[in-house]
Amino acid sequence: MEKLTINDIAKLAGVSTATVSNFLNHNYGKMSAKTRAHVAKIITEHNYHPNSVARDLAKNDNKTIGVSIADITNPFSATVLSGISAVFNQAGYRMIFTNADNDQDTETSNILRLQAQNVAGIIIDPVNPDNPIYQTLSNNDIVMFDRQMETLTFDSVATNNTEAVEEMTKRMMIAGYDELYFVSWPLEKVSTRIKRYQGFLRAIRYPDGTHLIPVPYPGQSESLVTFQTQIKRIMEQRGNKKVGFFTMNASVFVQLLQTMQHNNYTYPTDYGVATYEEFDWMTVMRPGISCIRQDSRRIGTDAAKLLKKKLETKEGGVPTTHIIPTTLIIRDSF
Amino acid sequence: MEKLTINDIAKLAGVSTATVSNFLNHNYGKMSAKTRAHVAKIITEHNYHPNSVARDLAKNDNKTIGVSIADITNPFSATVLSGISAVFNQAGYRMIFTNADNDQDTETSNILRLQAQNVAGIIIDPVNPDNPIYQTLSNNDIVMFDRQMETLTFDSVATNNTEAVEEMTKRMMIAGYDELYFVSWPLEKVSTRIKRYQGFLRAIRYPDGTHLIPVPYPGQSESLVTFQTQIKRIMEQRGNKKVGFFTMNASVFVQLLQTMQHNNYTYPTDYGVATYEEFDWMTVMRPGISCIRQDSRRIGTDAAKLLKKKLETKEGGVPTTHIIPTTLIIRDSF
DNA sequence: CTGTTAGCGCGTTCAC
DNA sequence: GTGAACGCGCTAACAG
Repeated sequence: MEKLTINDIAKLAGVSTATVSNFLNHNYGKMSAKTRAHVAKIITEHNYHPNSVARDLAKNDNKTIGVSIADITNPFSATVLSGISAVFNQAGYRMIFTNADNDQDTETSNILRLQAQNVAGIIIDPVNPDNPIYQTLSNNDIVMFDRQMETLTFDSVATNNTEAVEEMTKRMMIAGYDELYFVSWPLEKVSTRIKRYQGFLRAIRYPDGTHLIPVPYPGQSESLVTFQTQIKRIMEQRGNKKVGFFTMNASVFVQLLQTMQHNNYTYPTDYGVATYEEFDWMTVMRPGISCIRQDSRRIGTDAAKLLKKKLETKEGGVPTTHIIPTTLIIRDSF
Repeated sequence: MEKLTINDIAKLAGVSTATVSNFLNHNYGKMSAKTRAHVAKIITEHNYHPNSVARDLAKNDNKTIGVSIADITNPFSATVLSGISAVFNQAGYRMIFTNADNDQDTETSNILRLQAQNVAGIIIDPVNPDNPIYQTLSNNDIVMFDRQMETLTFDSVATNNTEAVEEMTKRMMIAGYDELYFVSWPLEKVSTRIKRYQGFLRAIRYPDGTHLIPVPYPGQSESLVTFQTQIKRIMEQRGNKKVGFFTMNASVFVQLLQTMQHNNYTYPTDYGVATYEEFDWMTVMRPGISCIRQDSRRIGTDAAKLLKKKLETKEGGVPTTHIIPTTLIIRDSF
């Protein structure tokens, strides 16, 4: 791109690089009004912008942060990213972006690369909180969001998963449902899923596992069949009971609805449904979808502010979880 | 983060930094098999990774590219980004990410910052192709996608907008619609919108503007009313005519449906509809939505490969547009 | 008020 | 196999 350096400008202006540097750093006391104006003119004329990487170098500073996203294709993550990016741009940090495509090995190599690129800190949207790479990291320069590790090792930003689901489940119970199911991607050790499931169990005390329906990730068609037959059986055997489903995110919600439609069941007549996450398109589904709205953008801004603060104060401290509240949106799907 | 440098490794291994460097660069001819093995051991033992920024510095190379996204919240852009990121990671480039939140001034400052950060090249998803900042850029190190400038100044990657819409519009005509409308965010000078609109006009020769319905961007509620009354009037005055709508993207589609539902009109009975873009959730809308599917990921990978090639051959050449084909998905919405 | 110059951090490279 | 100069673009202490 642009090749102009502080040296070129100094020559063009007929002054020393020191003067140019002083000008750039607003040390106007060190030059005459005349040279000041002249340097200003040359700089704007040639559209010169100092190289910020070199500046970091000279100042022995580091304004680069890394971001590792599990899957940028997920609209939730994209919105979080917009929040992160807003905060860091504002603060004059540059942001190196990596995406793991939901693959743990890719994530590992992304994080290694971020380290090799000498970033000051990393924000992580973990693919799998068990990834051993995390054990090599320190809470001094890491913030996670959405999913956390089982034992809290890093500061994290997340929504009030348990409480929100508990509340929504209670609403469904009040609405007269006899049998409720929690539909989710495999819980594995993903805290987000586990916490949402715990909220479900808190509201309605089923034995663990009896009312948990796993859905495979997109693309794994074998186990999809298992899911579909499970749903079909529940519906066929429901008799006079009112059955309802809570889906742990929008993608799972779409999966459930596809299966239901395939078997010609419609909500809220044949079954009730509610979901975590809200998106635009839910407003045009009829009947309206009851859902849990989360402020994804704020998850991003909060995570970014948190990391920025840690880096500036150089204090990691005890890892804590920062909770962003959610809103229950009740429509007509149960 | 990690503090190990080539110096530390050299000391730990009891060799010179030169030897370590040679090892890292696979110049094994310059050391004995014994030291080679020993250095290898030390490096893996301490999990050392050379600082890639310093390496670029020393080699006077530059493996940093910048990305300027108009609005990462748009699922289309996010998918494109995943493609870009896959290609560049693979190739050992790091990627500085910026997001303009659909604001031209933010975009301008983002691009300026990318330049100041001394990136080798930039991929741009333009907010407004008229942004004067573009005039300061050269085709040698820029690739755009989705939207292009009026006069082609940079290599661009886009879908076959005109042909796809033309084809879909024809299908609607064949289905017996008497009156068709093209619903779109304001055309302004955004090529994507203009080209889609041209495809519409090619299929059905209305005088320019008579069947073009602008929708405001999300958040601009004043002009939303204008849109809503316009739709209402068309529906009320349609008499026995079959009217149909083509929406230029998914967001506009949702807007249209909201308005229709508000007035108790349902497709395909009261009106027909089709849209550019396909998303997951369209598969659960009933009746099914006819739409134009584009391979967003590939737009990203192609744009990235293109830029990479330009940078490596140092040849900009004549700006051309690279077209990615689309697929028509016909369901039951018209 | 302005210029000179030694770093900054970390790898590369070449003469020995 | 090594030592040490060198490079990037900028900053800042100091000399003049």
